[in-house]
Amino acid sequence: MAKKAIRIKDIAKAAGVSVGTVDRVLHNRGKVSEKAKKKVDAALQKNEYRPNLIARTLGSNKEYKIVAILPKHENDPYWAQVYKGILLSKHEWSHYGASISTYSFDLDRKSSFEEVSQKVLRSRPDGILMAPIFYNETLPFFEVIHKKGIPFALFNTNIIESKALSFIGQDLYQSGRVAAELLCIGQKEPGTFGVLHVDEDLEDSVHLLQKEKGFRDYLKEFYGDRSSIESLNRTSSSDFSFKKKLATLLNKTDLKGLFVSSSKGTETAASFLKSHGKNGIRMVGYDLLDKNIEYLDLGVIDFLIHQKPEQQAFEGVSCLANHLIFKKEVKPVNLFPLEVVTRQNLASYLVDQTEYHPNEFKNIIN
Amino acid sequence: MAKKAIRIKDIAKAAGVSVGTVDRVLHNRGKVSEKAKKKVDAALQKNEYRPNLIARTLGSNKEYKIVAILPKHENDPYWAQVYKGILLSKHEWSHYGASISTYSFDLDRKSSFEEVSQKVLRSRPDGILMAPIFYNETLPFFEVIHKKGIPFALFNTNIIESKALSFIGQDLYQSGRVAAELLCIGQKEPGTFGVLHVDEDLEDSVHLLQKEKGFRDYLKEFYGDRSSIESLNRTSSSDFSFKKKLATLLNKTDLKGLFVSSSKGTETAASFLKSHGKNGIRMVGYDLLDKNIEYLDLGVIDFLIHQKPEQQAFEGVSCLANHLIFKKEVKPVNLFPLEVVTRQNLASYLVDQTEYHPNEFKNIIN
DNA sequence: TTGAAAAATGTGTGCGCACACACTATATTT
DNA sequence: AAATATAGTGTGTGCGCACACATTTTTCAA
Repeated sequence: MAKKAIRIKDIAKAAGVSVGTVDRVLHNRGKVSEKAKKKVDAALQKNEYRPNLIARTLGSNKEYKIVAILPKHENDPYWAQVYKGILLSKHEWSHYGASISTYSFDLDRKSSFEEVSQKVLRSRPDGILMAPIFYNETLPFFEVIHKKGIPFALFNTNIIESKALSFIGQDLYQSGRVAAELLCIGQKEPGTFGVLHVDEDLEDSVHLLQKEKGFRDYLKEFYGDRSSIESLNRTSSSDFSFKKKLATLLNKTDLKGLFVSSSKGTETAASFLKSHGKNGIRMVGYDLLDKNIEYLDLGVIDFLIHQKPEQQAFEGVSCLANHLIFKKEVKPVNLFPLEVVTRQNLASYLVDQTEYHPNEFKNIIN
Repeated sequence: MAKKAIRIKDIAKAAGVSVGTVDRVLHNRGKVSEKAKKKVDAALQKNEYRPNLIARTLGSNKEYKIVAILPKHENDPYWAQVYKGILLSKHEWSHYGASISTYSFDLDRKSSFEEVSQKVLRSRPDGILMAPIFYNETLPFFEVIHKKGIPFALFNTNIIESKALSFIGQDLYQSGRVAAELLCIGQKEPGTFGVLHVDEDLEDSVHLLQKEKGFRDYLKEFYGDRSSIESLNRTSSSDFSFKKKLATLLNKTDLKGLFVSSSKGTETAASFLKSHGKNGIRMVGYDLLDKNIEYLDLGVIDFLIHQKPEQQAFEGVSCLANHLIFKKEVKPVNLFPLEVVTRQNLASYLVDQTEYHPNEFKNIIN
């Protein structure tokens, strides 16, 4: 009935050799004669051999050290979610030959990233997962680990020239387009739109610029040149000129909507709007942070684009683990859908999030 | 460094018994003295024993027969997606002791469901996955398999009184609310809204009624009694009165939006709208069927709520497999998020869909 | 108090694989 | 031709667990 799965033993019999030879062919290690290799390859082909990954991990009990490099997650709800994903994956993979450890750096101090990266190198990891927040600072680090042959995966932000094993995240340009689309629904008349970047060093933050680009492009397509866009950038929490500009923007009568480019910024902007009694303005932000959920419920925020930080981190670890342990070929790019959260579908996301269970076999080709 | 995972052997040593006794306690089979059980339980607790699921599947090489009961997927894009999920899961689990076979019935002929269910029983399955389309017809079947002790999982539609092992799907009431919300965005003035049910036997279709209920409730909350809702139900493709009523509805000047309750209906309604040149009316439908995607792109459809039929089916099989093979406790209800698809985030969903890779460890408690 | 039945516990094997090791056939050197 | 190197091959063990089976201990009736 259900044909049994083909084992190495079956291949050996079919090829008229021993399991040892098949093993050598499969992992091309040791010496194998041309003749034997051909026979084995033929048998593998013919029987469509697919290794039993479960038995594979049992057999070899290597320990792979995976390291995740993140911004500090204390007092930071976004990176706390990321960290939660890391913890989950730690739990998940602990049995199966992967140990995951986290190294944190300080978002305010670029030098701390370099310190941490040195520490990581000294720990001799087998794989590295990281969010390349500081574009300029991470590039040389990529060089080093690439030379050392340590596979690494990126999430959150993609850096194409990094030679990473895999990127896990979203299409940020398209994310900006989605934001613009959401602000335009049912608003045929053009007007002014605001883009807010909060507490980020814009020059070093490719990801935010990509979002803004997508946002602008969509508006242009939708309204032509008839709408104006004001981009504000808060450099620090004590940036008074930002506050003033924002207040001016909010008083414009033709203000159609606001787009905040980051999850933390969303919270900041929403609290500002609320305290200024400006609940009528449509607003799009990022992520299901507690505060953001609150403002969404209150009607201050209208849409949240869900970046799934927790899942990204989890997939990142899984990607490395699959590569190292199962020797699976992984997808070079793993794009998450751009999920739109509203007041009405919010609850369905929260259920899913708390009971989130990860996917061992994602990020794999075939 | 990384503390090794606790094995049964370790527990046995800690409790001062043999692995056999620990095994008996773990699976409560065979006889174990009170004293021994207490010692083992204490050791399990203290060492936080977690079985190595991988080794577990290797050890016992039982074959579990899982059966999926579905409407025929030929010439039906929705059920074709479901079937794709089944195939994926088949591939995924084939190595690990589960064989999945599909039995199809005819959506137009309720008696064919009963025929198929008889066939299924005769095949003596270890687990059953099904979409309870015909409410009244499935109830007695649930009775039978429940008595026989065959675990079964539902997807697509939940029937709470069914005593199913698990339900995989969405909150359909909330789904209707999301649809209404999407139609209301930026439309402060009340008007007329249409609800379209296409080609379904409404009396037997709890799922569609739940959606309509949610839809109506939201509109009431949003507009009070100032908006009117017209619910149309097409009973067959040759239902002319439906066409006439729909045409009348579309000509109403205060028509604000249309909500189609099923994925296939979405396609039908969209094609009707297009051929009548009514592109300006906001419309919400279901699922990423090829035709629906086309109409979304064209601007005829504005939003699709993604029911993830493929993933639902896959999770359904995984749920049963986890229950049978790994003896894991599975979640009684596994609600998917109500994902909103627009023109701008559509692409990000299509990527994810084609490369969809399933989650072995979802649907599990802890 | 003996002995069979029942209860409780221990032991051994195999799952499919990786990997170390032992072994054989052939080639190369002396 | 013997000694040695080396290419090529086969065998055996263990991973953590389930499960069948063997063994010991206890119970209780005759």
